[in-house]
Formats: sequence, structure tokens, C-alpha cells
Amino acid sequence: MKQSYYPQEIEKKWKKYWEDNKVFKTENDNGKPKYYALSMFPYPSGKLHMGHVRNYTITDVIARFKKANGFNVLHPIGWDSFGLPAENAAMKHNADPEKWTDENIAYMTEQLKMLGLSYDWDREVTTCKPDYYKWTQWIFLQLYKKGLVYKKEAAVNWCPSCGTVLANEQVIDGKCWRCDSEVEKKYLSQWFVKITEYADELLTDLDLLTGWGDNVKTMQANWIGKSHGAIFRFPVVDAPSGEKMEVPVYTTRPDTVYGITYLVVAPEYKDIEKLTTEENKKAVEEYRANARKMSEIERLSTDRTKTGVPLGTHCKNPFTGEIFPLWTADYALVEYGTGAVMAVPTHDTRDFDFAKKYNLPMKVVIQNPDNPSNCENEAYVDDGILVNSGEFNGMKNTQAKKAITQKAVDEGFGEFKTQFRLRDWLISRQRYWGAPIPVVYCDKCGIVPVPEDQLPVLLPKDVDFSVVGKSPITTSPTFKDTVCPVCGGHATREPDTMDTFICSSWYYLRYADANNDKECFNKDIVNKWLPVDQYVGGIEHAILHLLYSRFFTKALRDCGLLDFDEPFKNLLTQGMVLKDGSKMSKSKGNTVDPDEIFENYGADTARLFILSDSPPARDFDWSDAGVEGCYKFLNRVWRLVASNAENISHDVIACPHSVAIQTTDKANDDLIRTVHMQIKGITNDITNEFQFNTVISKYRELVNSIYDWLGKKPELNEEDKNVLSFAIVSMLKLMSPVAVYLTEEAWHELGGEGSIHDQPWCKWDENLAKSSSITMVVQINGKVKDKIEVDAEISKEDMEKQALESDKIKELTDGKSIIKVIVVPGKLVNIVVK
RNA sequence: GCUCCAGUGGCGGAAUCGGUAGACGCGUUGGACUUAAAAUCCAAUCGGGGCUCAACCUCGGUGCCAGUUCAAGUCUGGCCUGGAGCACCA
Repeated sequence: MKQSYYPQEIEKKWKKYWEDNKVFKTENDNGKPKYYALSMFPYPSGKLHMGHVRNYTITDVIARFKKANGFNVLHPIGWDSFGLPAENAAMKHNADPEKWTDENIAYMTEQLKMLGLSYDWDREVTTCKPDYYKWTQWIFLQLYKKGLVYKKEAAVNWCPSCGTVLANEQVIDGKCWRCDSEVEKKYLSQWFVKITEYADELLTDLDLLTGWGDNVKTMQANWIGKSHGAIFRFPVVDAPSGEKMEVPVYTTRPDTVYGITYLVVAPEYKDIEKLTTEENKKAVEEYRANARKMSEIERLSTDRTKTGVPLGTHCKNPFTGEIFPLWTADYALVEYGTGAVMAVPTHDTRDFDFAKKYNLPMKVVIQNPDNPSNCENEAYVDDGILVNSGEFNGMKNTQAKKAITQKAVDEGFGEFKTQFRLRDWLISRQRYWGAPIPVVYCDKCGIVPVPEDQLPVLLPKDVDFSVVGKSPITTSPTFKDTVCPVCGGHATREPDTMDTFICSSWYYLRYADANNDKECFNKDIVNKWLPVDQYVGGIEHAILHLLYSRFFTKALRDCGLLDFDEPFKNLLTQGMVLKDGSKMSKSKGNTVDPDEIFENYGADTARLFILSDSPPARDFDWSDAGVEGCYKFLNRVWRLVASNAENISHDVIACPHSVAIQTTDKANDDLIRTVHMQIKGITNDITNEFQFNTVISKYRELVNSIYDWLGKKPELNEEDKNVLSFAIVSMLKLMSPVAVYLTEEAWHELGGEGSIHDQPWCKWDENLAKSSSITMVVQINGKVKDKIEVDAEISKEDMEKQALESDKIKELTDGKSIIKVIVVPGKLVNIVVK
């Protein structure tokens, strides 16, 4: 065996061997229980970055660990390959986005293989290939049939830089999630997916996801935003047209209804013109025009300084008979509730600010009995007792919510209402590089879905990518015109493509049955593999991808395509990879290229380091010194194996845990115990929360223990050789999920049969996984005063006895009275004295 | 403003049930080997105080203030700081 460690040589050899022999191919059924380990699939941007390396290494170690522990493991990979960067690259060079994408996939595939990831490449899925997007389109049609897809004219978010609309989830602080441009509002007819129909289930089923972090679950819960309240309808008393009108409002504070002093409708409110008097028309029109011109950003930045104008008309409060004015103000949002708000300045901070500014009246209706407030300086928004509220006076406001709404129900001007903040998912994109929406517009029949046997609707190739301001798809001379599948007359194709998040909402299902050309996936196979046992990916997908995928699973379940409710049983959101304290990015110039690490130190070093310094969920700070340290450690491991290769017993290699090793000296006994302890510790650390950083600490401890042992053994007898073999072979297996190449090479050099990655995981003996003696701590009044080395099996009584007999303790307790002695078996004795 | 997460040496972090705070590593310092360097190996490394130095002894210490307990990094209450998400959602 070579005495020096040459990772580059070893790694290229095994990479080719694993690839040629399809070592990581997964059968759908091999009699073992299933385990599905999944990383969020990458966008083929060109090269892997360290975030990918971290993500895929974590999942890979989990997959290998589960495989060694007797599971049939599904560990696939694919490409989220539709999307704008490919199209932008194409437009820049007037080239084909497909070519750009294919080249990137080819390069990144080599990088993934170099990293030693145990994927079943036969299940590779590429969302931009017709054999995949055919089924994306098919699923679209199933949702259409179910009434979960519809087209409507709506105010939508438009990114001028990307030249397309965006879903609400893709607008971050009023800016485009991808390019950071300010998003504009546009009125367009677009396709929507009715995710709101599942709002309640998406919320309540979060409780089923015990394997998800609370942070992600709260983010989703907040996004869905369920609230309970009431709708009240206020009759308009002086509509200019003279017609009978009413304004409905949604409120979560029906208990404050006696305190209404005005009412606000959004500038975009549909009946606003009919509610405006001739005198106020000009001012209202101006205000509305101004609101329309303002971008989302400006509307947000007007935070706290509220503006508005009166409409001139009035409503009647059916509870009190009071008449109050109608206003329009942009703090009322047209998309939420009814687009109108009942204003109670005394008990709502926004209404309070507005009323102060425009000198509108206020009326206190909720009082804190212990600390009454007249709400002159601020709104009182907490719970209290109703006052000035007619028959409800004296009632607790929490009860009054129900009682007051009930009165509105009984008298016919209101009802109970549950409201969600979640909006329907806008999926049309005015771009080329996506799955075409499989719909045609017939001159006679209107909207007609493409029949399933005509799928896929292929992306046209005869397009001009140099166009600006419109989708390249519209430049195709052959794509647009077609025949109506119903009447055979002239029809035009839908030019929009689907949001790529549609493609990524079902890829994890396709992996189960990736090569099926008859259906999107076989129901039985999907039911067998899913749900995903462990999903690993970035926290940035906490809302977008994870919410959409949960919705898709539920919708496809209701289409009869599968039989489970949630796609991802356990979710690990890994932290970011930082360098010098900030996120790695090209603009900051603090990126580290994985290729360079592979070239200089090898993939095993990269894998070891990326797992070593932080627990997976926390951010990870990349340091060159840390890489160096990991490389040195692997060298140390290699030297340990290489310099002792001739002392390794073949019987032990063949069956390390069945050879009973007799120990006749303490050093040997201690090393055996250490190995058992480390097997137990490492196994538990991986099982509990995937604490790979402590796993790696334990690798180091184990290696240090073996070196220490060797230091005590200038010459090795037969027993020593068996003990050493057991320690080294166990160490290699324990390290094999992380240092995949080094351990495989060492295993072969030592004469092991087959692949170390097919060897079962190490077992430990509970009796051997503890040391023969323990350090008993003796405290006085909770402070450590002495440590005594005692036998591990010592009884409680003996512990107390030995503690009290210690010279040091005797001295310290001399002249004091012992009140109590607490004995924690196997740990410590605490003596309470006065 | 609301919600969630976090706060431990010079640094990354460890501490399973409340039971020895600082595992393991990085860095630093000293030493061995070497003509020299690299590599490697060994040792020290939370702070204050005591002792001429050292071994050693002693006190303090996990963001801050209280509390519960024989015992608190860990539990409870209140704050402070940082990060993330949502944000005029009625």
C-alpha cells in the first residue's frame, strides 16, 4: 500500500468504476424497507457552487448511512432546467437556450460525479425535456378538468426587466425575486391555479409535519394567513344615482362595530365611482390616478403617513342607526377581504392615524376596566369590556365578537367569515424557455384544452431570440396557428409558458418512475416510494417551492393519482455557505470554486470540511485553513492505515464484529471500548438531527485513540493485531459515508471483498460501549470540590461512602453539619452543608 | 409593528434527562526531528488573584436582571443584542 495519500489518483479511479458498474442503481423492490433521501434539484446555471456541495453532501451521507443500515434507498438527482437565465443567455448570443442548458448539465453532471454522490443516474429527470414536460402539461390538463386552473383578467405583478408577470410569492419587498427590479402593476388576462381552494388544508396539515422546523411552518402559516372575523353590509344612504347600494366590509373586530366613525374603500374598489358625489369626483379621480401611478415600493414607503379623500356619500350603521362618511384611502387593499374597511379609530392604530390627520370623530367602545383610556393619544387595541355599545355594554369583547356577529346574521346584514391572505397562484409567463401551456383559442369554441393524445405541445425551434420586449415564442412562424381540436376550424396557440415552479412541484414524484412513457408515474410505485423520508435544501424555498409542492400533492391526490397527503415527511433546511462572514457571491468576489478544491485537495476533503464545522441547519463559514485542516486529517487517516496494512487480520476484515477478541491487557480493553463508544456515538449523532459536525469530531477522537494506543505498543502480538484490525476496519466503515473515496481505496488495499459501501454499518455492544471506570464528581453545595476515579458498576451507597471518606471532603466539611447528600448514579455526589 | 430563530474562549463550535462548562478542530505559543524548510510528532492555551517561578491553591465565568432547585449554558418571567420571514391583511 502506498504510504502517501494521492486523492486525485484514487478519486478518478473510483469515480469511473462506480459509474461504469452503476453501483448506486436502485431497484424499486429488493425486499428491504424503503428510504427516500432527496436534495432540492439544481438549476443548471453552469457550475456547482458551495451551497450545492453542502446540500448534496448532506443528503448523500444520509443516503449512504441508511443504505448501510439495511434500507432500500432512493437517492435521485435531476435538473430544474427551464427558466430565464438560459433564455437570457440565448438572447445575448442569439443562440438556443437548449444548447446552453445541455452544456451546463453535462458539466455539472461531471462535477456531481466527482463529488462522489451516490445517485441512481438512471432516474435522472430534466424538466426541459419533452419526455418530462409532456407530463407537466398533462398534469395542467388534469387540474384544468378539476376546475383548479382558470384564466382571468387581473391586476398582476409585472417585472419590466424580466418582461413577464410574477406570482405573489415571487415579489419580495415590491421587487422581482430574481433580478431585483421594481415590480409594476398591470391588468392582464392570465392563467391562475386555485391554490386558495386548499388554503385550509395546507394550514391544518402543517401539524402533521412533525419532521419540519417550526421556522418553516410558521412562515407558511403566516403566508397562508388565516383569520376569523365577520362580514358586515352597510347600506348607502345617499348614492348619487339614487339606487339602493351597500358596502360590505370584512373585520376581525366585530366587537368594535359601535365605534365606527367612517368607512374606507380602496382606490381600486369596483363601485367607487358610483359612490362618489359630483362635487368630490375631481379630487377622488386625482387621488385614484395618483395611487395607480405609484409603484408597490412607493406605496410601501408611504408607511405611517396615510392619505385619502372623502367620496361625499354616507353609510348607515345598522347597529346604531348612525350615519358616517365614506372615504377612499390606499391603506385599504382591494385584494384583501372586500376591499373596504370599517374604521374604528379608537381601537385600530391605522384608523387612529388617519382619523387624527383628517380630524375625524372617535368613539371609545372597549375599556380596560383597570386602566381606562379615552384613546386621545393612541388606539387601545387590547381586550376589554364593551362600553357605548347598546345592549352589549359590559360584555367582554372576546364574547362580544360572537354575539355581535350573531345579531348581524339574525337581522340579515352580516355573517361569520374566515379569511385567508393566500392568493391564487399566477402561472402564466410571457417567456420562451418554459413548458407551453397546452391550450388553444378557437375562433368559434373559445378556450380549448389540447387533447391528451396530442401532448406534448413542443416548444418551437424556429424562433428569433434577438427580439426585445416580447416573448421569442411569438416570432415562430409555425407555432401560433393551429386547428381547433373540437371543430377543426382555425385556432391560435397560447403563447405563454408555465412558471417553472410548476415543473418543480412534482419532480420528486417522477423520480419514483422516471422512465415511464405511458403515464406521468405509476400510482403503486409512487405510493411505495413516497413520501420523501428526508428532504434537504435551502431555507429560501420555505414558502415558494415547498408550499407549491404540498399543494400539488394534495391536488394530485384528489385527481386520484396518488394516496398520501404530504410529500415531504422530514425537512432539513441547511444554512448558507459564507466566506468572511457574508454570503458567497460573484459580485462580492468571495466565491470558492469546487473544482479547485477537488483538484488541490480532492472531493473527500471537500465533503469532510463542508460537514465539519457547523451543524447542517446553521450557516457555515468557509475558511481556507479549515480545508487545509481536513486535508491533513485525511492524510493522518491514510498514514494510519498504510503504515499498519501488514498488521491487519483478514479474519477481522471479513467479519469485524463476529470475531470475539480476547483482551489480556488494559490498553487493548480500553481501545475496544473506545471503538464501541464511538460507534454508538457516531450512529446516534447521525440518527438525531444529522449532527455531522460532532460525527467528525468523533472520527478525530477515534483516530487519536488508535494513534495513542500504537504509541504504547512498540511490538504487536497476535491479540494486538486483532484489536488494531478491529479498530481500523470499524473506523473505515464509520468514515465511509463521508470520505467515500479514501475508505474505498483503503478497504481494497487491505484486501476487503467488494465495496466498503456495501458493507453493513458497525454494531456496538452496549456493555462495551462504556468505560470500565468513571470519574465521580463530588460537590459541596453544588460546587465541584473533588473528583474520584471509581469502578463503573459502583453502587449508590458506595458512591456516598467514598465521597464522604475522601480526605479533601472531610477537611472541607469539618465543623459543618451535613444536611443532605444527593447521589446521581454513575455521575456525582452533592453534599449540602451548613 | 408582528412571528420565528439565535447569543458559550482569539475563532468554528461541544455539552442526550437540569448534574465536571469549553469535547473536537482552527489559530497562537513553546519544543522534538532536520544543515535548513516543508511535512510530521509532543506540549500549553477562559479570566482574575495567591506563590520568586512552577506544580499547586483559590475565586469568578455561558448577552443582562430576577426566580425555581441540593444543583441552571440547559427550566420560568422580564429585558438587551443580532439574524430571518411577514408587513397598511382591517
